[in-house]
This record gives sequence, C-alpha cells and structure tokens, in this order.
Amino acid sequence: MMGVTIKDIAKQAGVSPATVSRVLANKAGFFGAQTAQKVRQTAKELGYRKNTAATELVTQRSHDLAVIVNTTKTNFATQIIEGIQATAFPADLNVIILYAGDGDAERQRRALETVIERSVRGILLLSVDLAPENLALLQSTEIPYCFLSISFEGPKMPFITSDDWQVGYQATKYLLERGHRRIGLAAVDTQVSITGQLREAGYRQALAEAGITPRPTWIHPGDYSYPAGQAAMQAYGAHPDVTAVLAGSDLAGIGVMNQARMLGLMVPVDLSVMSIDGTDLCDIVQPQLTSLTQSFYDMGVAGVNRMLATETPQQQRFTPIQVVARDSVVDFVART
Amino acid sequence: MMGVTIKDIAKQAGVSPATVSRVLANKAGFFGAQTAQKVRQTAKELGYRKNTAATELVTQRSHDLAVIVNTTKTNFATQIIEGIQATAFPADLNVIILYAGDGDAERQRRALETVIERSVRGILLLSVDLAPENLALLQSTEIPYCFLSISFEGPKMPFITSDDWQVGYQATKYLLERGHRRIGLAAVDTQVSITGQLREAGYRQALAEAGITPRPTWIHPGDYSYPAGQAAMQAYGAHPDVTAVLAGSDLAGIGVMNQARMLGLMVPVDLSVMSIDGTDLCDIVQPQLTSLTQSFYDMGVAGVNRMLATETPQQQRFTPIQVVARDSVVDFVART
DNA sequence: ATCGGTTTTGTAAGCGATTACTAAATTGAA
DNA sequence: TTCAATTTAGTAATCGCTTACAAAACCGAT
Repeated sequence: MMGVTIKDIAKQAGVSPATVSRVLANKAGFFGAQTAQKVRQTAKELGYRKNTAATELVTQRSHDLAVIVNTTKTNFATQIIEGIQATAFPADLNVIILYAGDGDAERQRRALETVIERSVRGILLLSVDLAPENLALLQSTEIPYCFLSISFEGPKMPFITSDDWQVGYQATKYLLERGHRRIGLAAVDTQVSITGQLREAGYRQALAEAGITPRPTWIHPGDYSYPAGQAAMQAYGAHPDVTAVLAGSDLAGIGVMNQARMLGLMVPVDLSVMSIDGTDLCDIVQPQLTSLTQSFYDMGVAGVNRMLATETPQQQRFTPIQVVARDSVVDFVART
Repeated sequence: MMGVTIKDIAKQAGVSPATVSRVLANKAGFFGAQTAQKVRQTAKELGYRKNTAATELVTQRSHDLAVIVNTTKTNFATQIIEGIQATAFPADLNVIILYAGDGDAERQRRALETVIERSVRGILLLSVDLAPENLALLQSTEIPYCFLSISFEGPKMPFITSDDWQVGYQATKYLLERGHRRIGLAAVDTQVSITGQLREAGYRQALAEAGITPRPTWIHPGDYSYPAGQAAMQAYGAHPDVTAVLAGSDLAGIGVMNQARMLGLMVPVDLSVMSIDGTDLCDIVQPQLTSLTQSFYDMGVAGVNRMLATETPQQQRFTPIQVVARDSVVDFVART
C-alpha cells in the first residue's frame, strides 16, 4: 500500500534523508554532484513519488493556484483560463479549477473551503458573485485573491475586468455612429449586478449625448443567457421600436438573432444586432456577430501576475475593449 | 501568519487535542454532547481552519477527485463535468479540474504529477490521449482512474464512452433511411485515433449493407475542429459528389454548413448535414443541426460512480447514443 | 602543521492532524 | 455497596518532508 519515502532512498543510496530532500528539491549549492546523481538515480529506480501533503505541511505553502468558476455555462471562461494557464505554467504554478454552482451558496462554500484548507497560493474567481458569508470566509484568510470579469463598488475589492460603463458606452456609441437612434439593450442584468448597472449607465450616457432618451420598452433586462436574448426579442416583437439591439453576451445576441428570424425579421437588414463579449461564437453564427470584444485572455494573464506579485499593485484594473465589426450591424437607413 | 490549530482550541476549551479532533471530524460516539458543543463553539470563535495537508498526511487519503481535460476547446467537456459534479458533490468528493495542453506531453505530465502527488481519490481523464510515458506514470500508481469519451483497443484500459462504431453506423443508417446514398464523412480523425477509425468502420458497414461503396473523395479526415469542417466542405466543392455529410463534431458540422453557404449551397435543401455530439450548439445555429447525440452527462455520472465503487465493475462501458432530428437533414430527392 | 573559509552532509526538531492504547468517569445490575 | 460494562477523555506515536543547527571534509594560504 504505502509508497517509497525519502528515507528509503536515503538508506538505499547511503546518505541521510536531509540530503535526499535537498537534492530532490533542487536546493542548489547544498549538495555534491555525484551525490545528487546517486540520489536521483535511486529515486528513479525505486519509483519515488513525492508526498505533497507532507511538503505542504512543513512549508506551509502550496504551488497551486485555484480558479473558481461560477458555472460551466459561461463560455468566455475558457479564454480566461487559457490566459491563466499560459502565465501560471512557466511560473511553476499548477492551476486547479473548481466550479461553484451558479448562485448556490453551499457549493460556493465547499469550493472555497476546499482551496482555503489547502492553503493554495492564490485564488482567482471568474465572475463569481459570492454570497456575503462566503466573501467573509474568503477575506478571513491570508490567501491572496482577485476577482476576474466582475466588478464591485468601492475601492476595497481586488478585481480585473472590462470597464463596464465603457462597454455600454462604446458599444452604443458605435451603433449611433452607424446611424441608429432607437437602440435596445437586451439580456443585461440591470437589476442586481453592478456590471449590468454600469453597462446600462454607459448606454444611457451615449444616448444622452446624442440627445436621445431611451423608452422603457427599449430595455429588456435578463441574465445574459440565450433564452434571455430570445425573451427580449420576443418582447420587442415583429415590429420593433428599435433598429438595433445591444445584447449582454454573445449567446444572448444569438438568442436575439434567432428569435428575430422567428418573427420574420432579417438580421441585419431589418434589425442590427451587436453583442458583448466577442468569443468564438461570433464567428460561427450566421450572420457573424458584430461585438464589443473583451480581452478575456488578458484578464487571466493579469490575474496570475497579480498573484505572483509580492507587493500589491493597484487593486482594480481594467483590460482593453474594442469593437469588432462583423456582419450583424449595418448602417441604419430609414424605411419608406 | 500561522493559523489556529486544534491545540489552540484544546487549550482554550480545556480539553485534549484528541478530543478536538474527534469532535471536528465527527467521530460520532466518541465524545459527550456538551464537550462537542464547547469545542465547536471555540473553534468558531477562534476562526479555526482545518489543515488538509496534515489530515491527508496521516490518513493517506484525500477527498478530491481529479478531472484532467485535454484542452479548453472541447465544448462537450462541460457536460461531462456537470455530470461529474452532480454525482461527486453528494458523495462528499471535491472535484478539481486540470487542463493538459492538447497534445503537449509535458503539460500532461505536470497535470498528472500534480494529482498523483496529492494522492487524489481518483482520476478521470476527459478525452485525453496520453503520451506513452505518461500512461505508464498513471498506471504506476495505486490511484483508480478511468478514461471518459475516448476508447482503447484491448480489454485492459478502463473507459466509459459511446460505442464509436455504433456512432458511425447509426448516424449513417439514419442518413440512408432519409434516402441519401452518397454520404460524406468529414473532420473525423481516421488516421491515428481509434475513435475515428471505429466511426469510419461503422460508416462503411452501414453503407455496405445498403450496397454502397464510398468513393475516396467522400471521406475528408480532420481533427473534429471548426476549420476541419470548413476544409472538408471546401474539398467537396460547390458541386459536391455527396448529398449528405456526417461531421465529426458539432463544431465541425457548423464549419461544414458555413462553408457550404460560402459555396452557394443551401443547407439542408442542397446538402444535408449531420453532426456527432449533440451539444447546445446544435440548437443555436441556423438551421439547427441534426445530430447523433452522445450522453455526456451520463459519462460523468458513470465515471464518478466507478471511482466510488470499491470492487471494480466491468472495465469498459458504453453510454447510450441517439439520433436527434433537427433541421439540417432532409429526405433526399433527386434533382432534375 | 595550523587556520579561516567554503562545501557538503548529518542530526533532530518540528509542521498539524489522526488514532491506537490507556485511563478515568459514569452507569447499571447484583 | 461492589464490580463489570460502557462512555468519554487523554497520552503519545506517527504520517513524510523540510530546515536550523552542528559537524565533517576539503581547500589553499600562512
């Protein structure tokens, strides 16, 4: 049952356990060349496997970086994770990913406790909206953490995300520049999440600067999902009061487009659709979705770098956004 | 820096560390009610956090189930993971997910070593094609493991997946039943992977039973990706020799459809397209993709159950497949 | 030969929990 | 009241590794 320990290697190689430990941990300058050779040799022969639990117990430090993702449904998470992987790997950090059920506080707690009790090196939370008690739990530890792709009011929470006000503002601005004046906002959570509120505020500001006051029917809040996009479009109806719709996510944008088709509307001829996110999905749907693209990969990179940094840099940081024009938005032309 | 230990609690509560351990680990029947009360109380007051490393060191057992995924790109992985989560959670197993770069043996090794050195309870590998040395590494441990959504020749490797021969056979059969006789096979890896070879064999058998011998141009191998689907369709050309195409994955199927559109072909009027997998993607594209749908969620469930089982059940198991008709396949009607 | 300095190695004390073993306290029956 | 059985609690060893400290071993220079 039990495996090979450094003592076994020590005995076999005729050295002390301390020496074995030093060689295997590569504490350069603390052992001779031929000793190292012999130790490594016997370690391999014996099929030695380090016991991480023992190491972490004594060093009080792990080489693991934990990533907690809210749900498997967020498709941009993979891009962030790729950025995380690419940055963590060379830094000799192992990335472990845990899913916390969407709004499930119990699962959040389990995921958090799992990584906290392991004393991971850092915790990155991908658009996780933590329940208050779980936030307290997270903050009660010494473990550095950073939220990704989600923002908070006030200066105390560390996060890296897009400037959501700018997201709403720039996207709306783009649609205005294309001649649209009656612009819808769909499947954005304007009720509870700060993200959604900021996006709506940016949207309203852009409209205001163009001298436009959005009618209540233009805004159909939702949870960024595909059904939310469908529902919003269903509400706009077959003769929408808007000529363009800004959707809260790519999936929501696709929901809007498909529902529009169901209603007999051609995108982009009868209705322009723009989505927020800019994931691969935009390229594979027809027509290809024009998007306000976020820098998800960069978020992952920046998140890991923050965990790596010894002194804490600025608490909050924004990653770039840009409009990527594809085929779902066209210049508005008045119908006769 | 350092945290609260059971000794601190013991001192504070006026009991021995052993008692604290028993209470906190809920070793029922080994402590009095009021003692338990007091211990739990002080543990909470002191903000105690269990040290998993210490526990695992002495118990030689972890509560973690490791899932190793080949790449972030496989979109069906999320379904499997959901099945895993749903089954592991009630069984008091924590699921940790690690990505191993697609074909990158080095990253595979890192991921494997990470979980092996932690003595996780079990390892589930999602369509990971392990390099030989890494397979040896995996097998050199006592840790139970099981491959998901990938198969192997011979009876020695434990896996749970769809019967890939049936996948090819059933899908092709379905297209034959819809009147098609010239059927393409696209973006399936018929070169190196056993999965692809089985699918092709099933495809050929179904055709053979209908008295058809596929022409070489009908089969365009690929890596199941979107570009592979595009490339295959590009090769079929604007006047394809086939009336229906079976694509290796949903993304590949979408690639086929989009490329067909580029070539001026209408799906499904000019060409029927069927994909293998049946993920959410099928429902959000236009036209909705008819698919040979796999039971990914069930694979996850079955995988966890196998890790949970004490006595090893059958090594290899197939999960159900079914044809889900949507809009991308229509009955073949000869053109005039 | 002696000495300070550098490498290299060994000894032993933990890290924080679990648990076998022992012992005290409590209980109930005779 | 006494004794055996049962609960409840304590003592101390242990898991496998790291590392402070001490001690050889080796070096050239005096």
